[in-house]
Amino acid sequence: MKHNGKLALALHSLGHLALSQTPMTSEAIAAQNQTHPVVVRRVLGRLRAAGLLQSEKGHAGGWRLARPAAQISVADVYAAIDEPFLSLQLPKAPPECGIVAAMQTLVSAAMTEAEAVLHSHFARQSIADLAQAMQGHGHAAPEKPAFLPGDSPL
Amino acid sequence: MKHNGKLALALHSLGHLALSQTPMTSEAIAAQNQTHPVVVRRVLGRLRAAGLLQSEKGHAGGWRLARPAAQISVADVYAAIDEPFLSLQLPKAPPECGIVAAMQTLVSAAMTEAEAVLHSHFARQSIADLAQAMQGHGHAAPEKPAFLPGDSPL
DNA sequence: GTTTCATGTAACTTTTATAGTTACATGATT
DNA sequence: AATCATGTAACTATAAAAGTTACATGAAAC
Repeated sequence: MKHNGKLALALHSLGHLALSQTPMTSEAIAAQNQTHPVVVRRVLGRLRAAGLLQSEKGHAGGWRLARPAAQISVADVYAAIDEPFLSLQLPKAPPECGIVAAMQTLVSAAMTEAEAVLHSHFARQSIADLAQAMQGHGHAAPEKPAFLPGDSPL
Repeated sequence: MKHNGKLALALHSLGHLALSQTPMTSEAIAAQNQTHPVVVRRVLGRLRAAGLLQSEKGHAGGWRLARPAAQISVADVYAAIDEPFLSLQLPKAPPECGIVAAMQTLVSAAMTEAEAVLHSHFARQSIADLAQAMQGHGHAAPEKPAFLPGDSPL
């Protein structure tokens, strides 16, 4: 599967922007993410379109949060990226076949619910939470409790 | 995102195999799925390795279920395919950064739980359930099937 | 035993999605 | 005006999935 790094890039950038007093340039952000400034502009451009970020040209320009980090949830970012991250393909065989139709129903329902689970996880964490993980001690902060831990069979 | 059609191919094939009295060839299955016989062998080969299917060479050879369709769950098939269907990429940025570490924790937990939801959906449906969807209404009753003249009563 | 049928698999090609890059326009600050 | 930074289109590169070719293996039919 061809992986998709847009969410990771977006969250990492937002986390650093939350900690920065001044705007950050695409070039600085690209360096932190080991990628290219144009890629940064493409991804952050979606967040700007969603009202999460603002950008300025010229001297002292760059990117900054459009509202406080505590008021930007990871789910907001996930929605702003607006890409399907689940790669289960629905069949190309003719849906007149009852098997195909039944499969479509099943897979669609499962994917919808899986997306809902992702969303509910992401809705509980804000960019401020991610940024705090860096200021705290420089390492991973546990996720906010949302579900009972340890009951995932996968 | 690069879509992945292996699960759809596998489920559709198994559904028809559940209804067939005789083995089906890769060529016949490929025609039903509008794909190539070698692709069918690649995908069904994984199901054989997982003990869900058996294959025979030569005349009257082909594929058949290794056990009754009611005893093969969609989750069994999903597990046999054994591919990651969630394309959220964990960051390539150095994990010494606390933001990256926190993000990894969050995304991993969310993906794990999303996978669990898929699994629980798929565990509730068997291949027999899918096949029933065809016999119930759906499509042409067990008349002469499309793939071979004469002796293949599906 | 040879022909035919079908799977098994490696190797290659094609397709497509993501990421990376180049080039240039636009606007803001100095 | 010069510089800095974003905005975007167009192109290239990489990687994953599917499609295809080629050939080996084994089983049944003749």
